[in-house]
Amino acid sequence: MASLPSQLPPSWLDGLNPPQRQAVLTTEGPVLILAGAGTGKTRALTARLAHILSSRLAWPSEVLAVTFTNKAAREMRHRMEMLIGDMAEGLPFLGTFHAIAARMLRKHAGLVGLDSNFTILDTDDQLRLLKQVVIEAGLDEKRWPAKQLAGMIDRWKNRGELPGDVPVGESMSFGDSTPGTSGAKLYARYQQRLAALNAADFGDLLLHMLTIFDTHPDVLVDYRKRFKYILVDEYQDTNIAQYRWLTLLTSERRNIACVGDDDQSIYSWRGAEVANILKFEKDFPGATVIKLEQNYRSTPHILAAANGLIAHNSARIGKALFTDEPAGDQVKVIGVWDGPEEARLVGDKAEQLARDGASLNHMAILVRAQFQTRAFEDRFVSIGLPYKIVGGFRFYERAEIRDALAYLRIVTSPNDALAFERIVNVPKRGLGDKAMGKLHALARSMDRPLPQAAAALVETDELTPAARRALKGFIADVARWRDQSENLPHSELARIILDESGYITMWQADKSVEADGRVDNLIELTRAMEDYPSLTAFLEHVSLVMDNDASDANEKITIMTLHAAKGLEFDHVFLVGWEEGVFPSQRAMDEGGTKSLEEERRLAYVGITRAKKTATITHAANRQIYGTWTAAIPSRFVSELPPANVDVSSTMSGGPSLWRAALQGGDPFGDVSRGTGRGPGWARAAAVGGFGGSTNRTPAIEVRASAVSVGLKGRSDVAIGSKVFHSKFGAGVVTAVEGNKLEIDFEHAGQKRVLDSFIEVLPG
DNA sequence: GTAGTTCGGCGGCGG
DNA sequence: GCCGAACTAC
Repeated sequence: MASLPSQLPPSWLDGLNPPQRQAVLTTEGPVLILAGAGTGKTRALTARLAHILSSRLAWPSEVLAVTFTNKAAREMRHRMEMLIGDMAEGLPFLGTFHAIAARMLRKHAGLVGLDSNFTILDTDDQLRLLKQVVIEAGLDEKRWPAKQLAGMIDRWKNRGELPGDVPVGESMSFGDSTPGTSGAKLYARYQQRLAALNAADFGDLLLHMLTIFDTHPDVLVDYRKRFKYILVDEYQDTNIAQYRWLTLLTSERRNIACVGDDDQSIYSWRGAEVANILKFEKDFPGATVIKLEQNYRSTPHILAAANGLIAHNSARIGKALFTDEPAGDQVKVIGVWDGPEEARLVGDKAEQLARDGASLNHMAILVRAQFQTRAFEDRFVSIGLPYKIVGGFRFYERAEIRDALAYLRIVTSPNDALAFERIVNVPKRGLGDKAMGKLHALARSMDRPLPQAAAALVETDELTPAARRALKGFIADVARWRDQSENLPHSELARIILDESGYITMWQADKSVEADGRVDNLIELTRAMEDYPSLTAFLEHVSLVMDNDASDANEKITIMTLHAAKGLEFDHVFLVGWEEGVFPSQRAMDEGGTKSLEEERRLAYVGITRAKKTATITHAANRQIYGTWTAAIPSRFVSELPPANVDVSSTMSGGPSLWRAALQGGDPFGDVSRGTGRGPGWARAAAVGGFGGSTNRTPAIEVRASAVSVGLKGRSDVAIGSKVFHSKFGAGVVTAVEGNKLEIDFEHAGQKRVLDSFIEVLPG
């Protein structure tokens, strides 16, 4: 262990302000650290851990440090290594709630009827299973969608409720009057199926541990003894199950430190209970409450705007961010005509900032909902502004990755029915509904997992000769791979499987737009496996921990949702779509009254506090929603910003500021006009006109591949018959020209529509 | 088994 | 108005 000079003040206290120091040094008893946005929370947290370990208050294995995301866990581990080096290497209980609970559950799986090598199902598996359960119960899958049931079960699990604990009213809201179709009954049935499959879903990881703690106090006591210090990040995001898990693990010493910010609680729809943080002092009487309010991120104007906005919420503990930095710019609020103009404006401003030396990497556009990204995507493609969209599919949720993992799973766990089912006919082996139906029937009558039934089925003549041969071949392949797995490096084994199964060939032969990317992903998958000591280690990692931080050397502006932006910061932030109905979202307002409105406001607060140097809020007078043009009025949040900290303007091409711009001889699309640009009047007037919306959107995937590298607009060197080259699709011939959009018949990729800026004209 | 067609739904997303 | 899922027709 590293030797530390015990006389000098330890280095991890360097540069901490007094409350931060207090957060580090108050190691004993319950502590609530209210850490506002940008107040150096992670720094204080890691210093606290370093302090506990270096002062020998506890061994690394006696500290429980929980985060929500892998990213946060990684970040904390990384910073710990910076601070105290080797000592951080231990810390076996630093991780996400789910990763830690899964580790514990593997140890005690037998106590809830699971084997220690149980499979962790993701949402996709979960849904397929639930669908089977719904159909099995004789319910119409249309009227009672598995998705809805999944949502209900998640909610129950988030609250720590077993099938027997579910409130009757909620249970009855699903299913018809037939016995056994209620929500609780189906939940119970689903749990049975999971047990039979030796599987757990994400919610089970926590829930099973709660069951074990309740039924086997000795197990709980062991953990309680072990964990001398508990640290919880993002406490405002904890749900009831997590809360119970934490309080159970907290020993009489009550050394639990929870860090969070009630003003940044934006995940109630995912089961988070703000109440957990609000009632901390009640749960842990005598708790020390420390507020981190000095902000090291944003300018005073930005902070004042954020403070002023969040002050409109009533359900909060209350704190106010401050900074010693110079004033900076006011928050800009700009009214525009419609969505496309909003995109144009943001694109122009971003280009302007870039010309003035700002990096695109430090700019972000934050939207309320994913559908808003499209307008920006369209605009940025046409002006050649490199961008990236964060969110959407994660690496391990992609179909090809899940298929590949299913192949690996069936090799490591011979009885994994879900994995078997997923890939038995991918690529197509001629095992369609008929063959699968027989297989399922046999599995049911034998009361055996699907793969075992398959082995039995090929010995009979139930199947058509072709299907029988195919299934036999598949079973033999799996058996062979399983043999090979003994003495081959697992990444090599994976390559062999993907090759011999015909899976990779299937995608190589596929001419669709995404196929190339899928092949790349599969190659990346096998490469990533090399970083893990064993196949099982890799699979555990993948089910719980894997995400894709596909970092790219090229400079890009980021487009993402407000939710995704939490915890991040950017020099220049564009907060777009601040209109009633969009933000705050109509749905939020419809369903939850004040409570959801306050959550929307917290979301706005999160958005503003992402900005370091400038924050620009925009709102459009007209918005196309589900294809229809709708007049929109500025968000109430706009008027809740303190006037002294905002600079309101409008680029109106219609409405009061148009004449203002005209009078001043200004450019209506520039930033010359000053006016309120608010209120329903001009918005409604504006709504009458309505431009046509954007049409012929280029598929996102093309855009992402090429927007970075290639040149800009309008060209006259292409015509029908031109031979062209596209960085993604290769060579092709132009078959139609429509404005800047080309229809091209690619040699390998087939017919595609692409923007002319993404192709090179080939000679000849 | 695949291509073409119709139908419903449409927030935020971690593990 | 668009997308994905489910269904129908070859």
